[in-house]
Amino acid sequence: MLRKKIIKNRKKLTDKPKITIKKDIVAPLQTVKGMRDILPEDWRYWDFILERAKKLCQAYGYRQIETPILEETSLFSRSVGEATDIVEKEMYSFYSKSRENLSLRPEATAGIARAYLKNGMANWPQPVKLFYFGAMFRYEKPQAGRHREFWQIGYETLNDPSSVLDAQVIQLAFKIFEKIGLKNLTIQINSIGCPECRPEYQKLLKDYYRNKTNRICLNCRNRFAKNPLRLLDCKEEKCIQIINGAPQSIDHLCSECHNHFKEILEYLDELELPYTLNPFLVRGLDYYTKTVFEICPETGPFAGLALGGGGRYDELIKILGGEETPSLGYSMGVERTVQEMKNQNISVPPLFTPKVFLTQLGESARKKSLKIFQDLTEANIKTGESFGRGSIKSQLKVADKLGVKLALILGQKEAIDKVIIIRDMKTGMQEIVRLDKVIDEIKKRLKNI
RNA sequence: GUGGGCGUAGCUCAAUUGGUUAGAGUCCUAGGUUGUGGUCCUAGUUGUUGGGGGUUCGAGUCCCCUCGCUCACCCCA
Repeated sequence: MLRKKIIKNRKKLTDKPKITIKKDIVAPLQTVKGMRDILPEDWRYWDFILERAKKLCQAYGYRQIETPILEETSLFSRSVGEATDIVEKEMYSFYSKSRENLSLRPEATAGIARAYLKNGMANWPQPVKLFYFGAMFRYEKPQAGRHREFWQIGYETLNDPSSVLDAQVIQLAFKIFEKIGLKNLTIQINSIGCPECRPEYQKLLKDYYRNKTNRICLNCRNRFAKNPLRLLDCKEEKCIQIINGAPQSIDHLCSECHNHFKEILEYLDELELPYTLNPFLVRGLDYYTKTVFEICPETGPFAGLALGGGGRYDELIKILGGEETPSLGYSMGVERTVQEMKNQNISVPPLFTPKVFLTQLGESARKKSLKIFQDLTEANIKTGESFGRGSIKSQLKVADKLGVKLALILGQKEAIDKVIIIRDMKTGMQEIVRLDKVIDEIKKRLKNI
């Protein structure tokens, strides 16, 4: 039955070389909601960003790591926090065939913290500095700058409590955007304290809200009970008024957190980085302590939307069962950064721009052209081709579209005589050269153009 | 999860407001005498009008459901 089908399909293919999609044969052509193809045109941007980010990360001492996309669900619920939106409603969780409770990673830090413990990185020279690039998954409603599969570039500095590293992490984050060419960015920063001082502050906050619960939104009433820090994040008119009068975490830090934060700001001043103190920045991941920060455009369609964010998580590795390992990290959204580049009209070069195009006519010429193409490529000459085409006309058309400087023409006659025609695409001048001299000749000409 | 806008060819859009066989530009492919690109000319391919149901003699057009896209909220990168 199946075989018959295959033969039938094959027959169809030979009858009709044109590619058409029969909707009744090929089932789903749509991507899953919130997922999308990243096409070559966009990859120009991705490559541009990746290349620069990677170089900078390496220059700042970070080494690349890739952790699994799938982890045990409990890793995320324990580290990101049971009561966070991410864990509560945004994870792609399911049971495997052997009844393991697994989740697609909604963020990268938890996996890296796990990797730190699993691979005994505590025995490496400290701090351990790692960077990554990969897809994250969150089951959210897609909108501008937000997809269910989204890519992040990020880095983590594990096991160092010094404030100078907080500043360096921010410095690098800003530097990456700068190197990509983005302008008008600002850093929002806050400190949300540590287990020493935060409970006290939370108590103050709750005391402040206690007689106001009837004046806040439904969401906030929930937050009041479950996650009081997030009260500060609300954007509802009536809640904002209350937030403005609320006690602020930076006024109630313990002396250690206070000094830590003060030092960071001094470093940032020294670096002349544009930051704004935002006492209402709390971020939705429970593992953060002390420093939290975000980087956003000041103007344009993404004004106020974080292109990247991070902070310190001194307790995380302890929560996962390790020793006290004060750490911090940052991650940036690739899609958002690409979009912001477009918003700011930053153009990027095409990934591949051949300088030379090899055309061939006739069977024996075509046979030789594969080898010639290989020789050209090995000599680092960027070469285009369209071997599937027969006529010289259509091949030169392609050459023209690619914008090459020179076209090489190898016909039957040339193949026999062991020569090739070099055509200057601008002037139309042609010259016949010996095949064994062609590489030198091309190099010479490309230099002169 | 809640609310708004939108789904017609790969892309950008038409279709006299319910009336024959759904068109145009662009893109792509091939040709314009047998071996030479850009401009120009000619020809060709492409659609279950997102899907399903209903009203009607008749639906791309009206109604219902559904899916998707998109924007905002929530939250985050």
